[in-house]
Amino acid sequence: MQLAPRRTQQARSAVTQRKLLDATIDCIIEQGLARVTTTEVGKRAGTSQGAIFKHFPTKAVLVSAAVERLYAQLIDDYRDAIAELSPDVDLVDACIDALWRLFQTPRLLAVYDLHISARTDAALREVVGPMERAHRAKIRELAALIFPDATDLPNFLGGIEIIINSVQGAAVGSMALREPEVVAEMIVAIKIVARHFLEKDND
Amino acid sequence: MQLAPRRTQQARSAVTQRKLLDATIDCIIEQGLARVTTTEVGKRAGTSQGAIFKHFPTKAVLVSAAVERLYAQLIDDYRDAIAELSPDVDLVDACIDALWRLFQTPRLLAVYDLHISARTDAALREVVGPMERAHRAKIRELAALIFPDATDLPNFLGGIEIIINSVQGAAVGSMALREPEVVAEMIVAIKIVARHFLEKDND
DNA sequence: AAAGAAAGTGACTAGTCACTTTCTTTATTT
DNA sequence: AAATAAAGAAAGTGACTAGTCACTTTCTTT
Repeated sequence: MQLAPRRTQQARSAVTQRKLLDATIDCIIEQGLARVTTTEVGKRAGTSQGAIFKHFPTKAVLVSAAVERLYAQLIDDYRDAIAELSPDVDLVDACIDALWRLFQTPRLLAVYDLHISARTDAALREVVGPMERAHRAKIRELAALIFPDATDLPNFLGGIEIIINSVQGAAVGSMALREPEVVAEMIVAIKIVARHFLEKDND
Repeated sequence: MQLAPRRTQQARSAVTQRKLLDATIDCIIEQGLARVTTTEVGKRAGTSQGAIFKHFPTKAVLVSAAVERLYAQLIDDYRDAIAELSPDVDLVDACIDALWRLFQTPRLLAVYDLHISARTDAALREVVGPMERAHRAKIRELAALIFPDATDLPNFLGGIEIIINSVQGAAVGSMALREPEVVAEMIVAIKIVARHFLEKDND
């Protein structure tokens, strides 16, 4: 009934691969890395399960490729988050709020899953390690870009690390236990800390 | 060859159950929750695989019980860590160092695994949630005990949360990516933050 | 247009897993 | 000491999973 779209093999292949990677990412986000199956990926991608192995020799390779794509998408998330920073509100407040929102997005929740799995999976660690290094570097770079005057303050880097890691730690903790009031208290305190390490005229 | 120890059924049962729980905890620590199998638990416990189901109706119940035991052991770890705090060194320094050491122990690394799994596993969340609530309460309680003068300082609770979560976040991050120098910088900064929120005579 | 290459399908395989059933050993009760 | 009950071992069972394979469909080359 539908006329054939007539694509090149290369395009056909690329589309399928992208569908498979997106399906894999969806699986990781929705069910966690441990419960990703080739059956489910094939179903979500709208291909046969066997087709996966035409493009990826093993499930591990598929997952690795999906992880790389996931990290690439994160960078886009940051660009969007920064674009939304309005210049007329308090910059520290806005950044911390944005950071907390960001670190709770499904994509980053999935990344924590990767970290945990990497602990007991050397092959995955080989993939996630470099990705994560670039990811952290990107965040630090953005911080330096947003707060250029602060970069030569003492403990600038240490301060950035506290902010990132406390938000990350809280996000991980919130998976099993929701305590919004406690998190809110922490956010208030983080803003104080941020002013301390990021603004020249701190208390 | 060996003379029968002649235990009561109750004692026999209790010993086996403890062996099964310890074996399960070992599995979680060494391989991660996702790769815990009844086969492996039986092997490590020195029982048959089928024997597990004499004591625990399902694998999920076994894991739940193991999780409760794991959290109980954590409390002991804290008691030990506090006992090691010598009174003649700087208290803030010692506490932060102890906290970082503690949050990298295999037992706590396993707990992060539980958090992550709880995200996509409602049944596990039911178990981990209350355990984690008690666990966090215990840490806060200890903080108040060690720094009694600080409890009525503004943002005491928020400050505690930053310290705990930044250490937790760094521990999770370190699973995929080891950056000891960066962590060291963060520890320095955390100590500054801690003095800010925990000591009356801060800058 | 014919021939070949690449992409995709769906059935199959070997292995693993949680859980069950059957049988044996060990403890308790009378 | 005999009878009964609980604990454990060992052998299953059926569901599921990663990867393979023979075959069809779609594109490319000649």
